Amino acid sequence: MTAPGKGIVYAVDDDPLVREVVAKLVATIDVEVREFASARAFLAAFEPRPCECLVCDLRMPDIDGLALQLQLNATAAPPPMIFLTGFAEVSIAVEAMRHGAFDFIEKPFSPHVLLHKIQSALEYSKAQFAARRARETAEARLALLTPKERCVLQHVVDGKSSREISELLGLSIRTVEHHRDHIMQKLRVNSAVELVKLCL
Amino acid sequence: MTAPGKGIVYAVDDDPLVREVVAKLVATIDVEVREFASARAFLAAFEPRPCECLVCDLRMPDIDGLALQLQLNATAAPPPMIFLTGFAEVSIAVEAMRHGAFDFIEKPFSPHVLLHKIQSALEYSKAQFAARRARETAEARLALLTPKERCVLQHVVDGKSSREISELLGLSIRTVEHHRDHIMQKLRVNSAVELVKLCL
DNA sequence: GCGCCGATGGGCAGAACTACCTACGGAACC
DNA sequence: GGTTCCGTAGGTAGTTCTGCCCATCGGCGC
Repeated sequence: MTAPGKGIVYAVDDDPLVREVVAKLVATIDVEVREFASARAFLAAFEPRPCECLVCDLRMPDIDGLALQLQLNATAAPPPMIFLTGFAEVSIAVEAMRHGAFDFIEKPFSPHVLLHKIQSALEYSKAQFAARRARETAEARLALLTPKERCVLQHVVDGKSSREISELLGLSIRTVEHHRDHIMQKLRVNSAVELVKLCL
Repeated sequence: MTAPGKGIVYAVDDDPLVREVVAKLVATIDVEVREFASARAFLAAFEPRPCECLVCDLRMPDIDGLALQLQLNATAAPPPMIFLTGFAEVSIAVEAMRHGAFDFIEKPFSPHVLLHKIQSALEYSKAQFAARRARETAEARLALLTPKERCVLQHVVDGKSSREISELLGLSIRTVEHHRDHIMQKLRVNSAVELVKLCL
């Protein structure tokens, strides 16, 4: 098992020399490193964690960096990716950036620069993880609501009063207030203000 | 004068041929185009509008595309920028993307692709303009608040009740309620919920 | 000094919200 | 047929918010 707060760097590259350089570099800080010779091998082993990042070659046989990025983006918790590239191709870089690449670094790279980018990426990963977990609990609560409750909630978040909502939906004020009660209980909040914050 | 809803494309390139190609392309849609032979000339003429974008060469004498981007980013309303580049340099592209470049297009480019990107950029510009104006009016209202009112507002947005705020600040409930009144009048809102939405 | 404004405090009335309780009809499920 | 859930609706009580009135005090500018 990995220590709770410890970060992990995944070094994905078909070139063992590059992996080794990355591994030795990461070993200088208190962060674990795991090497993978292919995107496929990495995907088989990958599971989301609070503090992790990829250092990944853009050009690889079979699944390349861009394809790996797309596959990871389709998962619930894509980790930040730092791409290594020896081939200066603007269109690929722009494409990867558009798909949320954390950073790019051209080979040959400065160890100091890469280390700095890794640390930023791990910080980012932690923040993302926390944000994602908050969003997930919020969505789990939201899923408990019935359609009618969701409808009332929408109007509440829009800033409408119970009276206005009752008129809009053709209900009695009492009914709207009941829905509000249930919403607040299910969402575990104590006021309309907290409701709004939960719903962004 | 320019018609209200009409977009403007600024073609900034030291090569007159490129400018002409862009101009002819843009002329096929209902969008005005203005040509500039240098970033300096463009900067002298530029003023923010609701629906505009730049098509700009990355490599130019004097002020290059990246420097122009930085100067525009320092203004209140930077327009979306589409960079033209004949030199495939990853680091520059990544840098420009990081600074919010709207898109990149490699020379030689397909007219159809550029036109599509221009239209996206103009849409984006419109949305940005609307968002910016909303933010500006919100900030103008917020500026009317006294320090104490801002403090109370912060707690209200945090979801605290008047009673809780009065205890936290060592004030009477009445005073807190007065502050709330003034805040809502100055911000022209009718409920705490709208207050929260105004403050993000 | 005088006037204005911000911060503080209070009163009061009405609206709105929150938190409990009850109830009934319909649909879905076992 | 009984149970459970949802939507509907009402009651009551207490709290909170909103709006409009008032006053005092201290600072700042004219």
